[in-house]
Amino acid sequence: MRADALRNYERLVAVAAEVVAEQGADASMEEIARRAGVGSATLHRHFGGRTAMLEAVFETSIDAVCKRAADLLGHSDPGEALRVWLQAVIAHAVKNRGLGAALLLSAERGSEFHARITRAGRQLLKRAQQHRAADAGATIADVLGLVNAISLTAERDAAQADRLLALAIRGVSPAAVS
Amino acid sequence: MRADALRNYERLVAVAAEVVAEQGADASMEEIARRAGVGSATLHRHFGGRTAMLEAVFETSIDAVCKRAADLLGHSDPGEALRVWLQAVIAHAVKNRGLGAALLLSAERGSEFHARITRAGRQLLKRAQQHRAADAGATIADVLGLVNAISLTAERDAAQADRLLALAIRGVSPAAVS
DNA sequence: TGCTAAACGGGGTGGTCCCCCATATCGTAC
DNA sequence: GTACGATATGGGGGACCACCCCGTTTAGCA
Repeated sequence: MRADALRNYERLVAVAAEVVAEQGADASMEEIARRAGVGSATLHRHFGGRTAMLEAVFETSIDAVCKRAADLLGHSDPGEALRVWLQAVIAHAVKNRGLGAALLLSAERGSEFHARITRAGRQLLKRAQQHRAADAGATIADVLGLVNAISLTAERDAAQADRLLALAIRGVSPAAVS
Repeated sequence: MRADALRNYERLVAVAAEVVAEQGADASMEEIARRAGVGSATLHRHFGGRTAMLEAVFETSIDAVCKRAADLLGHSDPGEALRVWLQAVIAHAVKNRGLGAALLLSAERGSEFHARITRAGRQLLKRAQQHRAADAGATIADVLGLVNAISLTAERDAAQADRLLALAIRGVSPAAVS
């Protein structure tokens, strides 16, 4: 990769992160290019599409979330570990708007992106289930689907996102209540 | 309202319902006008924007959902009644794609649309809570927020939508488990 | 039947995404 | 230090979009 191309690539990722955080995953590609001071063709050449651009933007977020999952495997309370991790995923999605959409797009296109988070969360869920600290019938796909749904609709409102996650974790109408 | 205007209005609502069910809430307005055999200006004059168009399209769905809530207030098991109603809301959103987005837009713009569903569900939730058949801390806004989040992300996959709702109802990690 | 208020839709504006290709720049081999 | 081929660039274009102006047509009434 030529030096000028690398400079532009890095600049584009930084600007894209900024604009996406402001406007969400459907931010205008033209504006990202404009703000970065390059032609829109350059942006499209570097990423080839919105999905790939979002993946580049959220690469480091994903790394952080996966690492967090690995760390939490050492936590003494498996149920708490799962809960904390799901909160972290939501917190990331709120801080950097667009992560939820990026994951959804990635899942649809079979990109590696979604698979990494799934692998990271699966062990956390399994451990919680073995300690009877999570619903035995839940799959990691569904748990992340739920978390992702919350991220998407509440990504502009951290307090709401937290409330919805808490509600989904303890259950709207858990069997224990009746 | 002139007879020709009324004819076009009704035709537009019907065509819009069809196209939105096919393509989702962000379907092309131009295509709806094209399929209805009118100019796009006519469509915009009748509705004044996508949100209003979606509200017109889902008016009858909302009526049905609200009526269902009223009927279920007579159900002997309040927890079951709430569960069945939430399933019905999801089922509607899956059958007519776009309902979730319409509700979200409506809520953001303070339209009456969202308020009606909220009123309908509030009593159902309250009754379930009084019978200890629903989480005491849950608000109807949050419950519907969760249901809406599920509708939005899983509106193309009825089975997934059902699984996510079931999981949210019984809880990923209910207190009873540990 | 004639008239007026209402509805209509072609076409314009300004925006989007994405791509082609002539031009400019980089990095190297001499 | 220079010349040159490989690579990156971005203006401009195509196809689409939402939304609106305004000249034309039509409905419904007197």
